[in-house]
Amino acid sequence: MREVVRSATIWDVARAAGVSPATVSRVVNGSSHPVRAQTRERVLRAVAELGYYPNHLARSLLRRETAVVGVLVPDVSNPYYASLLRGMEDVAHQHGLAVVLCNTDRRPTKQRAYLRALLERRVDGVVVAGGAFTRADEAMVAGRMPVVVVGRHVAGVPSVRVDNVEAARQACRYLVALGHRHIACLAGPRSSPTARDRVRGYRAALQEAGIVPPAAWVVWSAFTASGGYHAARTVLWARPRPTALVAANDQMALGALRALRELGLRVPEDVSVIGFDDTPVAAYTVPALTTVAIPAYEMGRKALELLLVLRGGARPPDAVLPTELVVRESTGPPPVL
Amino acid sequence: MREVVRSATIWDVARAAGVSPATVSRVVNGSSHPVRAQTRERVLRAVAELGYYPNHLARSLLRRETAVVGVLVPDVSNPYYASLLRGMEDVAHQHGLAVVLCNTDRRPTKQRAYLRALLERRVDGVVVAGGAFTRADEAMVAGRMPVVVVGRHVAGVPSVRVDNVEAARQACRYLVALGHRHIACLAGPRSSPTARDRVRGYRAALQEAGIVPPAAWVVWSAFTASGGYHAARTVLWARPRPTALVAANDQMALGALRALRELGLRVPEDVSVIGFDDTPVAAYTVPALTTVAIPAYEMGRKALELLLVLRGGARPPDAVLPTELVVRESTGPPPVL
DNA sequence: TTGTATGCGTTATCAC
DNA sequence: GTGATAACGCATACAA
Repeated sequence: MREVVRSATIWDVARAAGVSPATVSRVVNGSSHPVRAQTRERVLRAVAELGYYPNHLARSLLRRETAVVGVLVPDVSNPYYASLLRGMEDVAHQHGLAVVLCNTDRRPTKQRAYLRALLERRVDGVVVAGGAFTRADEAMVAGRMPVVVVGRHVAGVPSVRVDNVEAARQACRYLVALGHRHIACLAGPRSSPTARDRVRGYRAALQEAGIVPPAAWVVWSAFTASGGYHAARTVLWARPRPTALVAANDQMALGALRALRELGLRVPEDVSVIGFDDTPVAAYTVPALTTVAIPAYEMGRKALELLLVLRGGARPPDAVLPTELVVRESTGPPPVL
Repeated sequence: MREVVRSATIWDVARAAGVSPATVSRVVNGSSHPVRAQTRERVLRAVAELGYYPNHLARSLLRRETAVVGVLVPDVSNPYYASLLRGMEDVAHQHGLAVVLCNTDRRPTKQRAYLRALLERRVDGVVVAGGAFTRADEAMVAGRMPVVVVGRHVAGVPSVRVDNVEAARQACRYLVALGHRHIACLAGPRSSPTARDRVRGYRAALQEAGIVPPAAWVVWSAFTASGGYHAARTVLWARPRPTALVAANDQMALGALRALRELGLRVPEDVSVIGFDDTPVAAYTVPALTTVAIPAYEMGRKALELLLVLRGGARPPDAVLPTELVVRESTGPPPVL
């Protein structure tokens, strides 16, 4: 392996081409400033010979913008956040922005450390997805860098989100329409605003239908397959046994499916199951999962677009994206008694 | 929203504290250079008052290192790469490094554009996972920044990988031991070295067992559930029909499971299925998936550790991590005729 | 123990 | 058309 060498600077190129650094800069950046064709030629040749490529750091320092954006997510391993991230990165790449990834694990201290680091690196903006964005966090970055929040509403901060209350309500209404009266909710973690909103929608729909859900019908748990598995096993003890389970995301629904199978209950004949997110696997579970599609990829794109607007100086309106109930095989009428 | 203001510089702090910028620098960086306690106090107070935080760009420019690493993956949405990324980011974060995410979509031009951008940003190193790392790519970065390759071997470049040939061979041996003779392979994309290695291992195992697989038993397809679904539907036309399917990853296996179900074939009674990766969902499919576990998270960690060693000037040995066959419910003896 | 001066690699603003 | 010069914000060698 060759030694790492000091790379060529604009000065080296200038010397090699027999021109000034200013001229090199103009050529390299395709500036509108006029440069004689012959001179341009010489510069380009020198660039090629020396393998010169500009130092973006120096440029950033001067221009006071880095073309970097930070993205805070609880965990990339979660398919929902992976899609979100993919959407953001696609837009960022189109605009020549680099994306730095930060996994917060929903830990406030970790999140704060990341925000601080991003501040020091003078990133052009931050997207905060999942987890909390507290007053303290906001105070820390206020006026220093643009912020877009994804998945929840924070006063004074542009956001991209879906109406989780309404989405959950529609899912439950669908179950009610199928004839279900005993509907349980496998909620996500209590600390998640998204999880709380979905529970709220669930409660609203049941209330509309004149159903008063006993406390045991709502089980808070982690946003994972294992979380859903355990929550399902817990909630299925309730009597009368629920005939439908609304899980707070697809992975939890997946866990629930397994729990039901182990208990010898058929889906959807004995128990219906609905998930959230419409993760790629949802179409491939057995039975295929009925789920509320959340447009994660699109939300990611939108979040970055808002950030670009914000960077441009304008204050964009919040974006509320539509959700859609995708009916597959895991839901049906309740069993007749 | 407040106006974005020019942030305080080391000069502002110096003025406010009535000292020189050098002194501020020493205090802020916890330099070993002696500073009188009282002076330090004044500086710290000024820092707090002005909300000063150092400009990492300026420091990077001076020190010629950015504490940034780039990561090239085909697609974060793929759970395997998401885990890998998570492993890398965890180690990076521990060492104060920022991770820049790049999705290449396995497109050579896109990959090259990213490498160029990372070069311009003077990142301290790059991890290339998935996709090709060609001679041209190598020439481009050689001696300019450290590179670690994940998942394949490139002469002269440190790498982290598993023995895919051996892993596939063991999976097939297991099927042979169960009594299978008609084993088909749902291969990944032909362009993927990983996919090719797995096919090689498959062929080796069959050869050992004295089986000569007809060409129709290997179907190349995308690394997705949909890819596996279509590949399975194709391969199940073969007569005699295969009694076992080895998929190149879990998502393809998931697709295969669905195809089998649609055809009315039971798993594992009629057809056995094996996946690769041991993605979180593998334990939750129905039936639960037998799969070859690839330690993605650990590979990610290891890759970043190698990069750190490389950055330190040493040339680390390649890391070959172990795989493990995880037997669940999707495999069993072939049906008796 | 503190301060001054220099340079990291660019680009924008002037002058020529 | 082209070049000299001055920042951008910081850390360090050297001077005091």
